[in-house]
Amino acid sequence: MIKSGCSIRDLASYVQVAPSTVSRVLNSRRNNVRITEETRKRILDAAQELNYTPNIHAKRLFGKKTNIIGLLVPSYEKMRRHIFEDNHLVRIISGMEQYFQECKYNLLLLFNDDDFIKEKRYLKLFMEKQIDGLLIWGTRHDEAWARELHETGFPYIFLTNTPDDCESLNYIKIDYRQAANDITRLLLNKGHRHIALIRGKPYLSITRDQEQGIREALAAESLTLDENMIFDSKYQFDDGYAATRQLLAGKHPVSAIITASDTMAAGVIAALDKHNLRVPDDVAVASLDSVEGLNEFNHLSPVTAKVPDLEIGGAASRQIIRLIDGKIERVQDVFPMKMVSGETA
Amino acid sequence: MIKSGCSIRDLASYVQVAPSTVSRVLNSRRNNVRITEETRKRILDAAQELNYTPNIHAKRLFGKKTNIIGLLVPSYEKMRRHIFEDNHLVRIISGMEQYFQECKYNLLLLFNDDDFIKEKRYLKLFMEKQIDGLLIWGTRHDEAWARELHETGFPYIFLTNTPDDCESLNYIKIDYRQAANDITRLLLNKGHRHIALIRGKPYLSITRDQEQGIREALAAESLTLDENMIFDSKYQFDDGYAATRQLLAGKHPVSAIITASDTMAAGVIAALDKHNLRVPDDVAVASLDSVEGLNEFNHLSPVTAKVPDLEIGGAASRQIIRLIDGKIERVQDVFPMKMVSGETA
DNA sequence: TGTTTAGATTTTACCTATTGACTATTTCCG
DNA sequence: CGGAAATAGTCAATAGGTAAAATCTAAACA
Repeated sequence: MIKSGCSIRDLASYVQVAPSTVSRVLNSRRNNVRITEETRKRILDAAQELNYTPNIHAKRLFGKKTNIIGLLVPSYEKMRRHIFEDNHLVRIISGMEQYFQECKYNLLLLFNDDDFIKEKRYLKLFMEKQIDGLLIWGTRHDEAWARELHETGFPYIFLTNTPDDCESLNYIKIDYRQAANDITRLLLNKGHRHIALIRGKPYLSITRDQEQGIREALAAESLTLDENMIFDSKYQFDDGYAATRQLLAGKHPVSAIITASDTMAAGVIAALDKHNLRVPDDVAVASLDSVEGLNEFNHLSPVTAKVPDLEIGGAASRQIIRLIDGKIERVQDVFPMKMVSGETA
Repeated sequence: MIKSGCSIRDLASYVQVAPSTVSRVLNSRRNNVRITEETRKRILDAAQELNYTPNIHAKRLFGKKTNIIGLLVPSYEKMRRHIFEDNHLVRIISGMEQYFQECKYNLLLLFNDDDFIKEKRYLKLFMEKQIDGLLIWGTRHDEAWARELHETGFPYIFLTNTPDDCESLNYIKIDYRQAANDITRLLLNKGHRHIALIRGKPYLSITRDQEQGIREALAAESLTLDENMIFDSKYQFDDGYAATRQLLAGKHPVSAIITASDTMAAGVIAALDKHNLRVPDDVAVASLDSVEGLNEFNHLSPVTAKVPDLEIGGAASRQIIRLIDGKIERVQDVFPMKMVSGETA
């Protein structure tokens, strides 16, 4: 059993100085405060020797920062319905890791079940000064809550998806409209004219953005999206599978299928396979929302737009700390997606 | 800007009692301490009214628990090489979520870069009383470190993979040997006699356990594993792809391929596809380490052993808290994997 | 030599909640 | 009616740090 360090007073009496002197040696930057080089050295040496570790709670009690950032993610119940997002989450966290390590910040995972918002637990975390800032990812948030959070003055950033009206809020998001547009143009350039869409949940702004991007690209070629070839989904394999079988059973010709997730793209491919159709020769498959670094589907689908998760995580870590330090007061970043034309296999 | 609560003194003077009385009302269990029902009510009401939130750091300064559990995971550099594990991580965390929520515990993510162990930062966390316990997942740990951690007396549990010699350590692990054995027996029952193995990193105990399970199953039928049909890998798509092409180019007949990860199974399937071989009719494909809940591969591969991530997460959350509370002093759980015979499509 | 003054450190107050020891009041019982 | 016991609550010490103000020392100056 390792003994649990000593207090600043123990250290001080060991070196025969006042506790405050120790505190100043250990905390003030070099030239801010005047201390003889000799005293400084004696204290630092003794700190080493006695294995002194300042009690972090005492520090925080004095109103210091906690150096902890909260990351609010959907609770399992919601997560389960968005399994395709899991890899995004780990990637985003990976993107944050480096900078947080450098700045000695830690990440506290918070699960956004309904109670979190109802009971205003985020406010509690804030008031208890448990975290210095809040990053919000993948949760569905009503505007009222966003507004309330905003008005607390507490540093926060919405990541990837935002409440609908987010003009004055802090966010880092992705240009889904542009990505969908790019993907569609790419398919059009390859000669595809019969394009089906298996979209995500229609109430999400992401879904609307994507659809808009597709329609704009089609409109540029004087084409429109055939309403019979639009399917709703819950991002799951089976949704892609079922929609594709329905498509193939119908009378409309299909040359390309755009899906809202990789998981669905796999379902589409499985269904095409059942019909002995080859990808991408017979039917092209595209995913609007791929996880970077996962390359299974590169070998199968021609076009994917990858979410720049690492960059988003990196930006999030840097920006939240700048918010906390008061160096900026608004974060509104938009990242482009990464296009991959997938013909690597 | 919401005002940041009031102190116990503010509340006390508002109700005209001593701060200690407030503390007693708010903390002591009912019959432990004697306070008139009337005073109690006045204090509780005022606490509501003034929105009193006790300063958590002051509490902790007094030696209370932090109600924070550290979860040590590989840092990105290592993670990138084990991308297939990402979904495991999220699932494990999901499994922890519910119980931690119930017990009001939070999860602090810690990244195990080399410095973490070298600088003994875990010890610092412990001594600074920042976390009450430590869960360790997916990191490569030498025995010396494990032993040192163990001797601090600090509550910890190794999850899924453990140091080689872990007799006296705390762990929750998976019976990979049995799972590999089951999978092999299943393939044998289906008549497969020419089984190839694309295994993981040979220095991991997991890999050895899996191989042992396979060999035992084969031995029961008086068969052996053909050394020419064993391949090493880094769990990636390309490893599965390359190994399969090599297999098919060789002279040995192959009727089933066992891989160490789903990602590789996908690579195997892609390679088989190139050779116009169908799964599972022409060649069966099995994965020794699947992510539960991801069902893309169910439609493609006949047999998978799924890691019971949710259960492991759940057990981890329950056991670490029991360790912390001193209700138990050793955790050595072994979970069976879940066999899925995959013929669902 | 007496007075400033800069430099180095200490003193003291404070941050907020907890808890063991203590006081004051009331009740009970012989 | 006096003393013991129960009741209701307060006081003061404590936890481990920080920082403003105070003090002490020695060099610098007139």
